Amino acid sequence: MGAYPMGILQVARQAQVSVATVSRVFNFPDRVLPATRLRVEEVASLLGYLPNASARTLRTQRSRVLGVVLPTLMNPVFAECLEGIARTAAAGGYAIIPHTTNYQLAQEERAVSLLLAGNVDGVILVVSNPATSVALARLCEAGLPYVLAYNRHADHPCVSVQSEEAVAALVARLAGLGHHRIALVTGQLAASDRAQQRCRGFEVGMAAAGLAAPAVLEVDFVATAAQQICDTLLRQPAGQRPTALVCSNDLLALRSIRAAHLAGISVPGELSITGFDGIALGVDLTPVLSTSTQPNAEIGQCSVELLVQALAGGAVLQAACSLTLPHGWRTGESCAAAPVRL
Amino acid sequence: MGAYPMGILQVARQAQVSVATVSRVFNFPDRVLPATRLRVEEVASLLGYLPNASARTLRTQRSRVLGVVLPTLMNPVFAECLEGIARTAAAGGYAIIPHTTNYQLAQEERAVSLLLAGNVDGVILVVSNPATSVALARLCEAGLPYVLAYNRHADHPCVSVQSEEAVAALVARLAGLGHHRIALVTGQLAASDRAQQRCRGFEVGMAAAGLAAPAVLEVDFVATAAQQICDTLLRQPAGQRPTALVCSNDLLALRSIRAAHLAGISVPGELSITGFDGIALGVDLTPVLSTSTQPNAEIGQCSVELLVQALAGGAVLQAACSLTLPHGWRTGESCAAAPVRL
DNA sequence: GCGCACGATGTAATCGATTACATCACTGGC
DNA sequence: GCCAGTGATGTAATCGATTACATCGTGCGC
Repeated sequence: MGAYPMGILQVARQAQVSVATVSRVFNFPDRVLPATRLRVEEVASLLGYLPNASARTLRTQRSRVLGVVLPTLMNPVFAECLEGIARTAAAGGYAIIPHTTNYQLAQEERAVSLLLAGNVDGVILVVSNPATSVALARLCEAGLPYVLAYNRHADHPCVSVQSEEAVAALVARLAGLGHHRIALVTGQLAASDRAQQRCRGFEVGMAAAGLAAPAVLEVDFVATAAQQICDTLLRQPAGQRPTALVCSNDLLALRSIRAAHLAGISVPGELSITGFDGIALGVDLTPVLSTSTQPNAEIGQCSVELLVQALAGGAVLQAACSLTLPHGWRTGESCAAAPVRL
Repeated sequence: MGAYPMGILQVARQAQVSVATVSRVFNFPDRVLPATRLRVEEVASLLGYLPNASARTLRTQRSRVLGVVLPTLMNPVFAECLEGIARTAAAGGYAIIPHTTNYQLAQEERAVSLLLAGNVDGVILVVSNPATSVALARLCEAGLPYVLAYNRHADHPCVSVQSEEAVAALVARLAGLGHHRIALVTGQLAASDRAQQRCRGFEVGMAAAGLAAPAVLEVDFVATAAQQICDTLLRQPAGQRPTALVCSNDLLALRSIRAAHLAGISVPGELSITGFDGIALGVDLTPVLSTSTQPNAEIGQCSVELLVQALAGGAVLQAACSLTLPHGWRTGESCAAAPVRL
């Protein structure tokens, strides 16, 4: 298998045909006589020949590679999404090149630059905010097909869930359980359109339930949120502190549960806690996380499918192609009826 | 920026130099007159010129892309590792192409095939078992540089921790806490060399502590392990069931905690539970996971560094290049002294 | 003042595929 | 029997970079 100078030419020679025929065997098998095809295929597999991807890409101007830009893999939401992307891309004959941005705009731009220079056929990205993202603008300008995942914006093709509605519904559910004092725990609002949408959903939900001006706690995303939550929300007498926490994502919900534990407050007995994202791990926890679920892997899958379709069909991806996937609700153990004694 | 036919030729024309000079400006800036260089750089950035990666790869036979093969991103261990790989690769000017195998041998092979055909410069992989992996054999045969991550094998370059020793130490720690009846909870032993090493570490540790023939519970990896653990280990009277569970990984530890909860057994009061992996999430949980930690991101980082060094230096990667990173211990809340009443 | 070395730049071959176009052999219709 | 049409295959241009080698001045030593 010492494939020293292994190219289409070697196969052609060995099989006594021209390079064109070898190429056709691989690309249009039905345009070559069955006998010839068999001979070529035999020689090819014998020599361990694999068409050189770069040469093919150079000639055809299609790399069959998709770029992926997402904040981090330390949050299972994006790991799950990438898993979906990877699976679907592989099934469709595409490879992927992922870049993580760690929620930093500069890295978003860098990632897009690298992908632009890397001959990818299309890009799937999660940006901080589509309305202001420079990286996204560069991508548009370059004319490369792309799909936003999780982000929602009227002018771009997106695959996402209606976070706003989902959170509003979640608040209604809590209100239905008798909760009146409900607080929102969120990451930095400026850093993400998702956080903003979920916050809006919270406000809408609270207003609809006729509840008091909602408390919003914006925590540092990276730092130890648990302590902040504990200090700010839970160090109040039982009659004043919230009876339910709406957390903007599952990671924050975990930390909130921890905060409650540190404060000696029982979950869900004295305090209900809900998450958002539906990470798979949530069902293995104790208490099982009560959360508004998104189909994370499916979001990745649909993003790839959209992109691949567009690439195959030559159609341009527009905002009209956007997909809104259904969100769900996981009845866990971190959420219960409000304590009877106010 | 309508870069319709954007190539080195356009830049050369516009800057009134030859293509060779443009190429040199990008590859050997000091071999061209500063004045010329400036002019070319200006034109290039004005035209938004980016050298075509495929053409470069075709000519130089180096793609600056690394392949990555790992079981799944649904397990945070590998997500964290991939994060480390992605970060380090990007810093070193490399892109990565990840493939997930879902622990299936056929997919391992498929992934390697795809990477082989995809012109990657090297591969980082986590295989089920280096001793028997067909995928690994194909890779060796092809002569492509590679590094195994997590796996340990005398004949291959690996980046890993001494799992066996780590688990043995962990058992010693439990014994020191007064535990006598200790059981191992593991995934399918046949499916992974890591599981086997950890199991061996368990046996060694138990023997060293002079404890009874150890109970080993091998659970289905995918299915709901919690129920199995509950049924098998915890449905025994308090005087007979284990007082400590050594779980082969953190995900199993989570499920064991859940199992204990389902069985009405308190952790760590009646039952201590330890994990293995040190996933970042562990510290946000309640109880904080007591676990033997591996530097997951660093394992990824070192794998990339090893590979990149070898690629740069032209040196061949041998088993002798293997790196053993230090494991650690996280004192969490899921592990405590054995209950006094036997 | 001559020639040589050296540094900057240009010319053209090359990497390994795809594919438009040319060629060739056959078939069938008239 | 001839010619058009068809299908299999070959020839050679092409994608966009890198780079060995050629060229052209310039400055320096003697």
